[in-house]
Formats: sequence, C-alpha cells, structure tokens
Amino acid sequence: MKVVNEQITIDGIDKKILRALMNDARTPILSIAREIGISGAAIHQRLRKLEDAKLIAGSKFIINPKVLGYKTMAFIGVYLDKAMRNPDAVKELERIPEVMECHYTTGNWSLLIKILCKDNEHLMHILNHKIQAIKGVSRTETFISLDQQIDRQIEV
Amino acid sequence: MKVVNEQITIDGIDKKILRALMNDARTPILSIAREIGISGAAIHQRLRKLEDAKLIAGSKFIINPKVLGYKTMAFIGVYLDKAMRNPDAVKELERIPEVMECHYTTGNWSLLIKILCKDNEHLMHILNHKIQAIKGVSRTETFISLDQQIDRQIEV
DNA sequence: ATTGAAATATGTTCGTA
DNA sequence: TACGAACATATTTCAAT
Repeated sequence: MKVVNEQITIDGIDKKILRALMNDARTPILSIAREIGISGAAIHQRLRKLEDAKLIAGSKFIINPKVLGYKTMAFIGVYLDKAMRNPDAVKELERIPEVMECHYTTGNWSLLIKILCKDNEHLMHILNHKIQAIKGVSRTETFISLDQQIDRQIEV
Repeated sequence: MKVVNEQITIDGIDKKILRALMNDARTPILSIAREIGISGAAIHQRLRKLEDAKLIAGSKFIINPKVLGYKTMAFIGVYLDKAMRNPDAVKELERIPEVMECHYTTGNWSLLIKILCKDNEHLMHILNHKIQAIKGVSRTETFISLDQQIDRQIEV
C-alpha cells in the first residue's frame, strides 16, 4: 500500500466545490461558479490542484443494485488456515463478481468481505460453492445486512 | 425501506454506457457516442430511460480520505440491549461524521458499522466517547481494516 | 489566485425516419 | 430507438492582474 503524504490545504471554496461534486459529479463547473460567486476558470484551476494532490480519486455513476435484482447484502468474516495464503485467496475473491469489498482485518478473521447477491439462495450458493471452495478458507461467518441505514463519504 | 420492483431490460449498449460512466462520471456523452458508434441523442435518451428506472442512483466525486489524514478504517459490531432502541441508536450514529456505513444485521450484533478515523487514537476516542456513549449500546467488537483489497460496484 | 474572453467541445431538444 | 441539425451551455486555455 502506498502511503499518501501530500500536504494540502483546502479552504472554504474548495469545500464548496467538493461538496457539490461529491453530491453530483456532473454538476457543471459554471453552475458551481455562479453559486459561489467566482469564475469558472478559478474553479477549474482549483479542481486541478485537488486532483494533483490526489484528493479527488475519480468520479462514478452510482447504480442501484436492487433494480438489477441484487437485494441481499452480507458481510462475511473469513478464516484462512495459513497467513501465507492470503494473497492467493484475495486473488480468487477478485474473480467473484459478487464480492464488493475485501479487507485484511485485525481480530478473529483473516478477511472481512462484503458481498451483494440477488437473494438468500444466491448468497448461499456463493458461500458454499465459491468462497468455501477457495483453498485456505477454513471457515466463514455470515452477517446479512437487513437494512443499510447510513452510506456516505467522509465530510469535507 | 422501499422495495424496487421496476422492470427494466438493459442491452449491450446500455451496459457500455453504464460502464463508461461508472468508471468516470464525467465522461462526455459524445465521446461515449463516438466509441459505441451511435448518436449523442440516442445515448441521452437511453440515459433518461435508465434514470427513470432508477437504475442510476446518481453520481459522485470520490475523494481519497487518506489525503485528509483519515487512514484508519474499522468495522464495529454493536450490541444493543433492547431492539426497540435501534432507531434512536442509528439516529445518534448519523451524528457521528466518522460513521460511513451502518447496517442492521443478522447474527450476534444488532448493528454493523464502518467508520473512518485519522489514526488509532482517533478511533479509540470515537469508540469510547461517541459510540459507547450512545444509550442502548452495551458492547462493541472492533475490526480494523489493515488494507482494503477490493472496492467496486456490481457488474453491469 | 483570479479574471474575462476566445476557441473548442458538449448537452439538450425536436422534427423526422 | 435512432438520427442530424440547431441552439444553448460548458470546458479549457491564456494573457493580464
């Protein structure tokens, strides 16, 4: 993992720009400019500064998985029998499209993953036939998300 | 929670449009149009269809929390002593800006939350002074993310 | 850091197929 | 659905402050 050491100071104007774009990545720069009361060119330049500092990691359209039938989210604690196997296990998890996140964690598990499935049956299939099938996985603990109440980014 | 029941069929062209915009929300529609080989107006119309179906939930600039000094991510399993208290607890969690996600979950915990802190000291402070301070919270179990290996959206 | 202006590129609507 | 044309906006760069 690369540690980011950039020194950057963001003022109130930067924050306003970021908040607008974190809320809607397609907000026109000029409309932000009118809102704030500075020129479009100034916003453009500030955005370049923020990108250069790597504070802006990119932008994404957010799609609603439920519309595609993906209605079951779950967290799975994964026990691996040998720490040496972790990179291979992660590589296998990457090949499972239902895996949305994968973290090395402290505590009982080696890995904590977040997966998104169509329903419980689909979840069980992924668990039993995809995840348990990975070499090194000895045991898993599953926590189904019944409802996500908070989903946001860090405040700027 | 509102269940989405929209019926929608997305073809290969829709997928290409979505993939481009999920990857970079500011990709110009016209450049996608040139790539695919259809008109900008057609893309525009398809995007409207996808938005109407609520498949597109919005768009976001993604910011890199590390640049702001937020380098410690953790998952916290939260035990609540009365199920009736959950909505109030969630309301309190909403007021803690470090809380990025909050899920009602099956299993031992009442809630699973994801939090983002500057460092371990900050994490400990949030745990001991903010989360443990919430009425109804009896116990927590913390799993620090040592490294996030996978972070993505569902495939289209 | 900020501006306005100019050049280029894009977004959006509409009539038509 | 898709197209092209027309019009409205936005992005991007640059010289000047």
